[in-house]
Parts: sequence; C-alpha cells; structure tokens
Amino acid sequence: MATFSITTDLAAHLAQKFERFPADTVITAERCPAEMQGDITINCFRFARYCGSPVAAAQAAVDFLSTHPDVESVEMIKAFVNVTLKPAALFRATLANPAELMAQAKTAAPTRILIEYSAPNTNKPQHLGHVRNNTLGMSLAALLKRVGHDVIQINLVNDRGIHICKSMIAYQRFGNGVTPESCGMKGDHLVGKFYVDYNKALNAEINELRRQHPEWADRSNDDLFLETELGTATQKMLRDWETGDPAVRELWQMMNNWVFEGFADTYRAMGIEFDHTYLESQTYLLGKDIVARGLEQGVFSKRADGAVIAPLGKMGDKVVLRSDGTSVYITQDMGTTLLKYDDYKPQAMIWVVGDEQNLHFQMLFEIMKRLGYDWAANLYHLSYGMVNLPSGKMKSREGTVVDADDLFAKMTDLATIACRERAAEGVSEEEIRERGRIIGMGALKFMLLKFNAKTTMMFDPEACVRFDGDTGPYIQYACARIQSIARRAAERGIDTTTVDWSLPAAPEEKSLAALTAFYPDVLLLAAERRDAAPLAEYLLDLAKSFNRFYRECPVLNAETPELCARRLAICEATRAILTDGLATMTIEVPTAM
RNA sequence: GCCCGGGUAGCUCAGUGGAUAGAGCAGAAGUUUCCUAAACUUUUGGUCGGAGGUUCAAUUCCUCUCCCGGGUACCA
Repeated sequence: MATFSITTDLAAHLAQKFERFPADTVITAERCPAEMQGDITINCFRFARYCGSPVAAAQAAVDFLSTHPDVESVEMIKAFVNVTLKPAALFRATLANPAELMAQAKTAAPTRILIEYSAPNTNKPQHLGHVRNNTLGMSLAALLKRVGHDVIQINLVNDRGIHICKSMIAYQRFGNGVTPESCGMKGDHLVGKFYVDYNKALNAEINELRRQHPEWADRSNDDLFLETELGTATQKMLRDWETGDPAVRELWQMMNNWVFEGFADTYRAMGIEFDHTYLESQTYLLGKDIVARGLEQGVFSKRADGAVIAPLGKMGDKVVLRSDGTSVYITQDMGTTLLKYDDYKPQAMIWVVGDEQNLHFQMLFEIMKRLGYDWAANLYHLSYGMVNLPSGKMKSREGTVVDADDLFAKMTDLATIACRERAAEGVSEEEIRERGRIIGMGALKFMLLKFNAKTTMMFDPEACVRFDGDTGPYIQYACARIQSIARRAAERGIDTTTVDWSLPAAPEEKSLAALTAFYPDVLLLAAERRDAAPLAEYLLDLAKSFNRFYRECPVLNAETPELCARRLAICEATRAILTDGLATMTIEVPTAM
C-alpha cells in the first residue's frame, strides 16, 4: 500500500503512455519477498488491464523506473517489478522522517465512536474471558484514537438480577459477617466465593430432591430451581430488591461496593479508564417506552397471548415485551442503546461481546433500524470467541476459571524473576518489579491480541504465556536494546545532529527501512477492520527485522562516525515506531530488560 | 432442521485473487574476546478438510459435501 515518489511518478507516466490508463490510479508499493533482489515490489498485474497485457505493463514500468533518479536497479519477474532504491530515496520516505511517517496514519473521516466493553457481573471476579474482552476493547479504543477518531469508552455493569441475589443469599446464610477487610480478601473474590458456595448448596439440594422424587428425572436443574428452598428464597429476594426492601438494598449496596473496589484494581492493572460506567440497576427499566412507540409505528405487534413481538423475517419473531408486560434482555438493550446515543451522540457504536450473542445483536441492530434511527446503520458487534482451557470450558459456577488477578500476578511474577536474573548491578528492586509488571502484562495482552478476535482460543495455564518467540516481550526487547544503545551513545557524547542518509546501506538497514514504509497502512487497515491483530503481526516483523540489523550492523562500533550517526538515527526511528505500535495495543515498554 | 463461525506443519496461529503457502513453539545442528543470547543462523516438517466450478492466476471467490464450535427462550 505504501507510496513512494517513484510510485506516484510511475502512475503519472503510465497515464500519459497508455490512453486507457486512468489518471487517478494509485499505484502502491508492496513488500518485496526476502529471497528476491529489491527493496519494494510493484505488482503490475493490478493495472495490467489498462496496458494491454501484464508483460506490457511491467515492461513499461521497468523502462520508466530504470531511468528514475531514485532508482538504483530494477528486476522484472513475470509482471512483478522489484525495485532497488538508492538509500537516500528509501530512507527519505521512511526512517529519516519517522514523525512524518507515523502521522500519515490518520483517517480521512474522523468520527465519534462509542465503545462498550467489559460489562462484568457483580457476583464474581473477572476471569480470563473478561481479560480477553477488556484487552480487545481497550486496544480497539486506542487504535481508533490513534488514527484520529473521537472515542468514548463505556462500561455497563450488570449489578442486579437473580444471579446477584445468589451471592447475597449465600452471604446471609454462610457469611458470618465476614468483610474483605476482616478476611484480607479482595472484595470481588469474596463475593465470588459466595456465588460458588451458593451453587454448591443449590446442587446439593437439587440432588436431594432428585433422590426423593425419581419421577423428576426428566426435569433440568434450571427447571427444578423453584422447587428448592434456596431457589424460592432467592426469587423472593429479587422481588424484595425490586420493591426496594431496605435490608435487601443495604446488603446489595454493601456487597456491590466490595466488588466495585475489586474491579477497580483489576482495571488499574490493565490500564483501563472508562469515560463512564452505566449500572444496569439504573437502566434495566428502560426500553418499554420504545416498545410503546414501536407498536404505534407498526414495527412491533401484539401477539394473541399479549406478548409484544418484533417480526424479524428470517431471524424469526423476537419477543420484546413479555405477556405480563415485563421487559426482556433486548428491551433493556434497546433502551440503553438509545440512552448512550442521547448521552454522547456518537456516529457509531461498538459492543465488545462474546460470539454467543451474535444473533442477539443482529436482532437489536435490525430493530433499531426499523425504529427509524438513521445512526443504527453504524452499530457494530465486535464478536470474539471463547477462551477454553485444556480441561474444557471455563465455568464460573464450578469455579474452574482462570482468575484475572491471579493471572496478572503470575505473569508479573514470572517476568520479575527473569528481570531480576538479568538486571545490571545497582538496579533497584522497585525498578525490577516495574519492569516485570510491564513485561508480564505486555506478554498477556499481546497474546490475546495476536489472534484474530473470532478464533476460539485455547489457553494452557501450565504453559502460561511465553516471553520468547512471537510475543510482546520480543518486541519490548528490541526497544530495550535500542534504549541501551541510546544511553551509551549519550554517555559517549556521540554527535547525532546531522545524518547523511545517502551513505551506502547494508541489506539489513534497507529491509528495515522498507518495512517501516508500511506502518501507516497497517494502522489504517487495523482500524478499518477494528482488529489489532494485523498490527501485532506487523510489529513482530519489524522487531525481527531490527534484530537482524542489530546482529549484522554495529551501531556504536560502526566503521565511521557518519555511519554511526546514521545507524543511531535508524535505531531511534525504529524504537519510535515500535513504541507507538505497542502503545496502540495498550502495551508499555520497559526502560531495560 | 435452520443461521453464524472455524477446519492451513506435531502444537498454537498468520495469510481478503498473485511469485516456490508463512511465523512462533516443539525436534535437529550451530552462534557470546564485539552495542543486552528474552537474541541470531541453518534445518526437519503441508494432498491449505474433501469434490466440482469461475480465470491468465484460487488457501483466498461460487456450489455441493464432511467434521468441530456457537446460536436457534416470555434467560442474560
């Protein structure tokens, strides 16, 4: 995608030479395969139809480029033209002007985009699934901001409902007044423990019922819920909550606050800052007015049994109001969608939610369109796959989840140990821990972003996340090496004020430069696809290219001071791009590793 | 049944019509008198699930088919 002077000049030339060649054709450079001779490739198949034949197009390109002042040599294979640029021309568009290069990654149409992600329940701490969601959401926000959009990040906490009451009931019965302070447990973990306790007690009761009533063998556990004493008590608590029973509300408030404090720690560890957090307890009644309006508009209709439905054609009928007049999940979502729109007037809204809700969002978006909201065309469900363990699926109810905070601690500890082994003398323990935190969290986030969001991923807690190979730390390490060189250069007082970019360049320097030309395109592509994975792949390539350069091209010990200055500039520009790219994935860079 | 994903190296995954299908891990063999070896080099490993079709060119697009996952509630 990248454009150089030669590509724009070539397009102008071909437009003159060939009658049918559109004057506004953009010819872009592509990466030249490593085994080929050349810095960049021009794929003439792409515009061959204007030139008679692929070979005619390529030959015309070769004829023109071989006389271009920026070009050192060209090679034609089929309709691929591999171009070797003069060093000055290659660097001019890339490493010589990194700020200019990075600034090219700006969208032509900045919009205001609202992203909703995380959306945890207050009955349990966050686990690896949430971490994937959080990482996808925060990096998408960073990515869209990076290319120039106005991004609003919001959270919608599910803080009410029957599942919340389960933790509360368990606390009432088995809690003995314990608090996070009294037991030294993080608030969300304490509440989550009661949720697990509840389910144990419930299962015990159901098993007992099944023993007493063999005739119920066909009924599901969910079905038997209201046959249990625990279940009816929970149902009653939900009703009491809805009518505002002071004791229930007080317990609810207390336990939710514990959870919120716990979540705040989790979000802080990840570096998440929401612009606003909506609480479902304040929004769950929204949407009924929309249903009333939709009925008038004829978008919805009343079924014989009294339920209000949205007839959605192929997707079937969707109930939007129960026959008893109460709302369902999608009713609330209609309401909160409108609320978010009214609060922020975004031009687009994105929901980061697991792929089991694909149909729900298709229906929601279709309903909003039918209700006549013009902005409903720009609603987008960023759907991601589940995270499975070698032992199977994670289940909160059974406590078989990888806990987010535990995972952060494990990653940070592993990285800190490695840092301690490598740290130079005199580095403080505080600094070592900071490096460990940055590397551990970087490894985790990178792993979660490297994969396509859609893939159902397998996570092996034993293997955990690695620090070598295709990982975040691999990229961080390249940055650390550069910073180390920069420190030594400063110590030695090396003059870097003037750089001669026309000096002969080693192949590793040139391929590094050629690769950086594609950075803006990668960012724009990633933003357009709403997926950081292409950026992750690109940064790995760039770090790999740097490591080859590092191996082959001495910087501080370069043959001449001029070459040293040029290579220092290459290092600094590379570091700037790698750091910018990692920041766009919400990953920090340690000062040393 | 219907709808939506996925199936590419032993494993985890890239690859949105272009050159001989790539990377990491795992396996094999090497590289520290020299800026950080969390690195680098070499190497083993593929009927891109299967069958047709579209075209100069298909892992990529179309049709059929097989396997895996998810969804298909007056749950969220």
